[in-house]
Amino acid sequence: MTEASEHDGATPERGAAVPGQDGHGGGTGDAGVGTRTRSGTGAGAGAGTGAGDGAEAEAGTGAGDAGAWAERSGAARPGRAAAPPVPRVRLVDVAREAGLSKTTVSAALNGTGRLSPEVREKARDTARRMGYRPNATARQLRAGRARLIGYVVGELADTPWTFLESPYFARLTGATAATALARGYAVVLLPAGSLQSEWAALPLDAVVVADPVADDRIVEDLLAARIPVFSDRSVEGRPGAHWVDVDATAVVGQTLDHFHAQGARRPVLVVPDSTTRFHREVDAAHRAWCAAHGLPVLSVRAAEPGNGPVIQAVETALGVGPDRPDALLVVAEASPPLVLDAARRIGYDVPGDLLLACVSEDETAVHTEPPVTTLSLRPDAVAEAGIAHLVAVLEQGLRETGGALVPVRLDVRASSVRRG
Amino acid sequence: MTEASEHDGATPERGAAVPGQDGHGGGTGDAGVGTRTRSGTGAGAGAGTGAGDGAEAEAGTGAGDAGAWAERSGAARPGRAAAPPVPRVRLVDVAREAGLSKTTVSAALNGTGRLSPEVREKARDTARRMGYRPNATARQLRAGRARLIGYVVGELADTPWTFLESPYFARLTGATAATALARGYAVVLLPAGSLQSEWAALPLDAVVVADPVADDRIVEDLLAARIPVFSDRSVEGRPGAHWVDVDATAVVGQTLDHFHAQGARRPVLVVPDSTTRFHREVDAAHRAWCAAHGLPVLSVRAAEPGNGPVIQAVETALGVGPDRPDALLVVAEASPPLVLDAARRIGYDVPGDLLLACVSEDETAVHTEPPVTTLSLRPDAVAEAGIAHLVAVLEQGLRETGGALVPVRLDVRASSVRRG
DNA sequence: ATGAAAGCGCTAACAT
DNA sequence: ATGTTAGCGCTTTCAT
Repeated sequence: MTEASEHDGATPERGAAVPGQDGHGGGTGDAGVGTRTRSGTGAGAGAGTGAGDGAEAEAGTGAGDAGAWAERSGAARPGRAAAPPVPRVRLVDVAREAGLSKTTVSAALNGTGRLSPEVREKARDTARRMGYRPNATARQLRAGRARLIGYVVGELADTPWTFLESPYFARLTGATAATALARGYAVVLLPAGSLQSEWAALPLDAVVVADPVADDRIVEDLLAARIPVFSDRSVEGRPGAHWVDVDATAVVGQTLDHFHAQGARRPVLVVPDSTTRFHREVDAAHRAWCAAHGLPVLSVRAAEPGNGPVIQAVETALGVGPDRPDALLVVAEASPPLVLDAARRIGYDVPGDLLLACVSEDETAVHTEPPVTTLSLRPDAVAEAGIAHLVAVLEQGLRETGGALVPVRLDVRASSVRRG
Repeated sequence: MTEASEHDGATPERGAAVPGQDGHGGGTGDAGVGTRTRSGTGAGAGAGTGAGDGAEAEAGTGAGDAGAWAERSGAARPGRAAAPPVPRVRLVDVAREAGLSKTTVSAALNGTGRLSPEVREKARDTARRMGYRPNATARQLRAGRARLIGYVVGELADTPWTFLESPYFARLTGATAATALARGYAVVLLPAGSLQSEWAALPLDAVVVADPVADDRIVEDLLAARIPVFSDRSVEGRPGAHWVDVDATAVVGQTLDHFHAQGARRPVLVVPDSTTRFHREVDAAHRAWCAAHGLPVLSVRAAEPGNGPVIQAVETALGVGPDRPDALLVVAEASPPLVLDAARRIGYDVPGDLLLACVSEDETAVHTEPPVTTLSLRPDAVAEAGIAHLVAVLEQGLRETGGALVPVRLDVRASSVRRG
């Protein structure tokens, strides 16, 4: 079967899509063009080529307007609401129009092969004039991968999209998408606790699983489907799974050391009741730190990560017993201004009789009075390290599942510095 | 070329991927299998089929474990770090293994065609046992579309990913992804102010453009590429562009009416200096409302949408002249607790001598003392209406570009209710 | 009821 | 230097 006859039978309309035809006569009769091409195959091809040559000079006027033909074509069919959508221009259409082969045009457009400058230019020009855009799916099929990565968080599976409302995940999500895109990968958003059915139809090269919870099946499902997984340290050792993580022990250590240096002897910890590795490690690190310093283990668990439950836990933490705490570390995404207000309502002066620090990426912390000390988990760094690793695995065939620990950053502000 | 010979030359390794082989002997010599299949073509195919039949009984134990073979296969090659990745199981592999044709297996798996129950079951069972997963890209190519939609916001193009940190966009993004996914479309995140180069390689069926700014090229570029655009009302009338929007006039009207009913006569507006349709309309509606009520037009523009600039604008707004305002409407994504604190620092009692309302999706508003009145722009409703429209356009070929106006919702809380 | 073959649009060996 | 051809993996007429 020749290229020319590909248009017969299966897709008789295609001839009408040849750009030169609309560009040629302008108002010479849209219906006439359609009729002509529908009847004679060879004639359609011939007319298209001829018209294209004529239109070439005209197209020279606007260099960058790849959409010129498309717009013209659309404008030529104003009232036709029920008309079938114009078929897209394919490589073969450009090739025929330019009087070249698919190979040549492909090489010209991709900058591959050895072509004479004139031919390359002719191919490119024709493609531009016709508004040709390569079919991404066909390229992907050919390439064997889609350069698409999934992004899913483990926490908050009962409210599958609220993770975006947490400053930490918002940042992590953005940074992941940004870094990936810079490497040529697009990110698709999946709901927390995604099921097979939600990603099975997607050509995912890999999936990033942020903070998986202890009992979710996501990681296993993905690995069973032989999709590389990039997650936190909890996946360490699983074949096909890779990790990057923050140093949870350092989170606790750095902050409590800082409190201690300021004279605090009764620091209290507020942490959500979560089964992510991070929260479990924070808890363990806290106990260890207190034991090592001979201080009481004061902590309150928030029922959930939201502002409401965390503020409530803060109130509980600050109200305990006759011996009130003298420092508060909130390891949960709560709004710093709200935490500060809560402490005040209970009667604390910050930092007078309570040092305050929050693990948070929320920029409101710098706008309170006093500004609130925060500990950043460096979502941008996590994303960068993760995507770098991902690219290495996908493109250099890296097999090692070793991961990386990203250091956290303590931003000391007035809320945790004893005055005087 | 027969099906059997497809494995020759091009992909000599494939024979080794037949599941039965790994399941068969366990430690009988992994290298031997590789060598065997690499040398003899006919032998490889034959061995694979035979081994598969043997493994069939074994696989009957676990019904739902689609990944059983995959895991077994991986476990069988523990030390081989440099081994080429195991090729994926294709439809033809399943067909050969089951002794059926591609057609039959495809029909069996998709529930199409008329097949005998036994054959259908056999095909399905074999596919499951082999861990077959259809190649999404091939399906997309066949189907002519990828069920993939892009999502990009217009605002904040200088910091292309911070939009996720705004509660409104976080919600809109999540709701868009959720609604789309429920309809079978996945959402890819694009940076604010995306260029052609960032989405050109993606098989996007459509793109959602949230709040385009006046001068950005995104919408034009997409339309020129004949990609359907779903955006706000600012794209009204453009062929190929569809819209859903919030009623910006109602935002101002409802809130100022509410203030007015509470006795406020000097309401002041804080709005960011942005060229989105929403902000421009808010500004216009404000002037109109003030004129209609014979009240002075008090407003302050924040340089940018962030917390810092908006709080600064609030301070300016509340400090103006000898006649202090008696109500404040913040139409910008600022943290309600911060706005409240700012008002207090300047010396206002809320709601005693200042009524306060914020256009915000930030849930911290309910946790302040007093809770802050908010006006929700209903991102969930916007997303739902938008995606519903998108699906209608993409799947029912809807051509009308008419859009929909989503009503806003005023949540009156103590911050805007005069006491007594 | 089942299978053979065409072809979605593209790229890359392999001619010429 | 340019063209011909064979697939990527799947679904779908159309025969049988």
